Amino acid sequence: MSSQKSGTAAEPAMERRNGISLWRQIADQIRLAIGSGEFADRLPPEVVLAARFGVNRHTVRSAIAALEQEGVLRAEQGRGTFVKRKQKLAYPIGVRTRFSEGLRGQARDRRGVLLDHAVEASDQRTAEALNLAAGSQVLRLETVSEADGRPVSRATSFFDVARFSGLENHYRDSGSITIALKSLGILDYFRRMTLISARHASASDLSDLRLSPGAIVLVTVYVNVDAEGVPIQYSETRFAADLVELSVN
Amino acid sequence: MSSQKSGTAAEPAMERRNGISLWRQIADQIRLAIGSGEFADRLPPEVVLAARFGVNRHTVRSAIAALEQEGVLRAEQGRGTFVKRKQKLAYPIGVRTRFSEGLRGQARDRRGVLLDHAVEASDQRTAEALNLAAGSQVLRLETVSEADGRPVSRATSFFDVARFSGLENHYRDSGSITIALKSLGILDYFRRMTLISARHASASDLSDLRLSPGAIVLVTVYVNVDAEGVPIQYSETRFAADLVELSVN
DNA sequence: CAAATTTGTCTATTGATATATACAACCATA
DNA sequence: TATGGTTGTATATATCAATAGACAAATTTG
Repeated sequence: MSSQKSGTAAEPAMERRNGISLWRQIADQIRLAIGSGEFADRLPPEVVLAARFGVNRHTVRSAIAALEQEGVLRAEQGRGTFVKRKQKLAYPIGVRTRFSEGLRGQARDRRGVLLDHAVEASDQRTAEALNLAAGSQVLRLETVSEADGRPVSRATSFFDVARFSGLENHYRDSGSITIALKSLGILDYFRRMTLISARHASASDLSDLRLSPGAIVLVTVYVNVDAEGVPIQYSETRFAADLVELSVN
Repeated sequence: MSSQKSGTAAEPAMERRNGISLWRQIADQIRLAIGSGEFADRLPPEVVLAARFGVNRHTVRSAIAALEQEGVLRAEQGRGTFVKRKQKLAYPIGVRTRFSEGLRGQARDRRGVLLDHAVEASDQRTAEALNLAAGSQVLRLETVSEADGRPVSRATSFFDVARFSGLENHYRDSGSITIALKSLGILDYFRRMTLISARHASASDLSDLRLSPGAIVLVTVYVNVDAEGVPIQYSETRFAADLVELSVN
């Protein structure tokens, strides 16, 4: 997509005094360029990047330092700066969306970790989504899903506690919602609805997903239903946007 | 979703020295709070917000100034600060995704504006997506879609010029891809695939979508096919993420 | 009208960002 | 081993971001 740079001319032109520091804007640009295949395995020299973005070399260095911290780049004195991690994961969303299945072939290890759980009174939206009486008791799970040891998404999920009591233990053991539900008699389930939005990551998501401050998350809010069409799960999942893209087929 | 603040304690705690200025982080928080229904029609006084976010009143004022610029807030001396625009538009994505249909009932006027068009050699990805020989001539349309006069999305679309020569004129006249395609004999079409990601808006998208610097865009890359399943359109659309959420059913 | 509440403006100070310039350290290779 | 290319470090300066305190201007309320 998008137009190519012409000659030695500068990039889209970084914006100044708009609340985002230049080094962060440049870090985002570099991350983007890596994702799109340009900068396949190593970066151009710092002076070249500085010219391209129209900024001082030190500013580029700040950007590179941030991406090093983030685990995207590795700078070696005298040699150059190299790309450690490159491609985004494609996470398919559809009627039969499942985390582990979705990333099959893109990552070897795929598992979920239970951070926290609680039984509590549902708020209005949750009760509506699960088709329960307002204020009914629901089980809330706070989870992180990892691919090859790297956290890719952070979810908050609600279940009818009357039907799914003890789900948290099955999830903790298996690291999979699909398997945990199977243990409680749900052999199959389907996604009814997904809302997708994007925002800056909250402080807690930053730490759970090990992101650099200012990172973006893709947010999916969805309802899963059983074979009879009865809602069983209402969730919000935050994906690290620099690591994942969603695909709808 | 998510936990509530307790008493007078400060918010998620703004992060410092991470490339995002405090006033911008706070502006994002306020925008979020408006979207989630808190701050329904007016903001708490600046001193209260300053205490809540744990910053100086002037910093809050910078955030409010940015949101005023953006058209979200309106501050009135002596009275308070009021919300001008609140709800997000829900943009449905599915087999029969169409811009105007999707926003029916959410906005009165919905139309597309042609910014630019060109006939050029396709790059590899475009040729593959449209199932053309590499380097074939394609028609590129640069468009902005508006709802009630406000730009909500910015698209770059490619068509096989051999089949859709003159499409740009039909689009300019009608403001609709669906109608333009109909004029050229495509009575119906379907979406085959959609990829969704998120990133910071580019400088040009910022201006086309009238966004504040640092804003986020939701990006959809997709292929539309005709009734026989032949690809006809390959596009990338950038949605203003503070205005739109995508829904998948 | 007076008081309280709220946004708007001003001045001063501190720390983070960004620029400019110079040079050191390290690496590849001719 | 000498040279050129590259990252790392240092110093100085200017601008932006954030804090602090005080007061003006407009509006609402008693």
